[in-house]
Amino acid sequence: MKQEELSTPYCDKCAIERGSIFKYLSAEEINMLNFEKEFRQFKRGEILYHERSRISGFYCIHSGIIKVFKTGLDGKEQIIRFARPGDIIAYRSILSNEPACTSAKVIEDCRVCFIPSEILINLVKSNSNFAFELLKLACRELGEANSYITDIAQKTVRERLAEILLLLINDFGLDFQNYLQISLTREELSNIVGTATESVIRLLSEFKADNLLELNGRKIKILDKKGLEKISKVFG
Amino acid sequence: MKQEELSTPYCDKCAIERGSIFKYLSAEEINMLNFEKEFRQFKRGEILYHERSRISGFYCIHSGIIKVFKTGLDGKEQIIRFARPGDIIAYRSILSNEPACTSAKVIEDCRVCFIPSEILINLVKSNSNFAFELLKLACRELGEANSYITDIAQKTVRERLAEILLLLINDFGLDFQNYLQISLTREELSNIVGTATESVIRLLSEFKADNLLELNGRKIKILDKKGLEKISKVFG
DNA sequence: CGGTACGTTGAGTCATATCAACCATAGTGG
DNA sequence: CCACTATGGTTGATATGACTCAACGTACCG
Repeated sequence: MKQEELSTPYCDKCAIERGSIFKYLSAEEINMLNFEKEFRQFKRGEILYHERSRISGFYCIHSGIIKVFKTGLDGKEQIIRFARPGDIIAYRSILSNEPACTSAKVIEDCRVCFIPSEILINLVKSNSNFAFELLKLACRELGEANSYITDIAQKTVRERLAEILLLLINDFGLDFQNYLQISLTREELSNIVGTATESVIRLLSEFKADNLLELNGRKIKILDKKGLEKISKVFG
Repeated sequence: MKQEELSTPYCDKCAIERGSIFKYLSAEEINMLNFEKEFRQFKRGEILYHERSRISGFYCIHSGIIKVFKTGLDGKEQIIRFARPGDIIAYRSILSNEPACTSAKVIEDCRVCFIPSEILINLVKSNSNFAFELLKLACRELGEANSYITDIAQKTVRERLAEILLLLINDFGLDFQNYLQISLTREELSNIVGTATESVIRLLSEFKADNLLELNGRKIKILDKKGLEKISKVFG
């Protein structure tokens, strides 16, 4: 790990490199952010914030992976989305002025910047380009949520698992050996798909038997992406 | 029906009476809206816009009810939400600059104002209070979508049907005889819950047998709201 | 070395989907 | 005016996907 990565990152660099939501801020605003923000580090398993709690700021992910989830009735998690470097989380609750409707937990050790609520509100009110970008972001997420609702309501677990694998490939990529670049427990996978852990295990075994993928513990090697697309029916 | 309701409604009146998204616009902006908008009427069954199409403006509902839905693989609709007087639809696609991710169809005859895309974009960029309101709206919808994802993934059809009935009661109310103030076909109900039409029919019969409600065709009379809450597990 | 968390497999059950038949209603056209 | 058709609603029989429960294996960790 490079030395510079261990110190507090500069927002301007972050914004440019990652094309984050901050890319339309003025130099002055970036400086203000740099001054106001607080750098924090979290290890796998740590919680950034809890459902139902009032949040005093939002997080911009600098490195690592975070899962954003809701807790169902019997305590089962439903993973809503993942946050990667460049993403922001918890902005929804701040803007709608509601308690958090999700919890956020670290999947891969991460370094984040915490930015107080007022800063966000002020930026939205003073910089219309920033507000517009945020609006676009929220609208894109809303579109994804709508698709997801339809999928869960209409597709089989088998189809959904294939689709989620494709989504993960798309979001996190494959390494040079075609291994999926995110490592999830079977339970976490089941909490994205919205099914029982055992079902995911069985279906993964089936996919393996059908030569769609290989399994080495949590590492998943993708052998036949087209096959997964066919199962998931993404291209109708 | 009163005479005034048949002519083009004035946005200022509309904004004040309904507390719509336009409530923070200046008099000047309201006038501009009044000038630029186009008044349209639709009858039950008519389509306002189709999934995948590019939209040239958004709609503000003046009267009537519209269902917003996605079409699944085998053509089955998934109803995402309903739009009532004061609500706006299609703003999502305009802001995220994507083709429509849903279709909109009339449930109850309606009168709407059509407002061109540029107007929305300009307002967002020029009026930060308006942008903030829109942002809040999108964030609230996003929160609802997240809840819905968790429900569909984790609750049984029975629980979901009870929950949807409560939601409809909440959104559309009951008349003086406790009849639900929105009339949906069994198929439409099933397209909200995300299940087969026959399942909805069977479950409604069960609810009737359990004295939770009465059925007269499409009219649903609510007898035991608490009972529905218990089934839906809304209060844990 | 025992404990804890995760992964796997099997067997049984149940909720829900599917398929099929039938009825009611209303609108249509000859 | 009546047969015709379409649409929506209902019920029954049957099939099955997915969940649950239970047992056991595996790996890592203090």
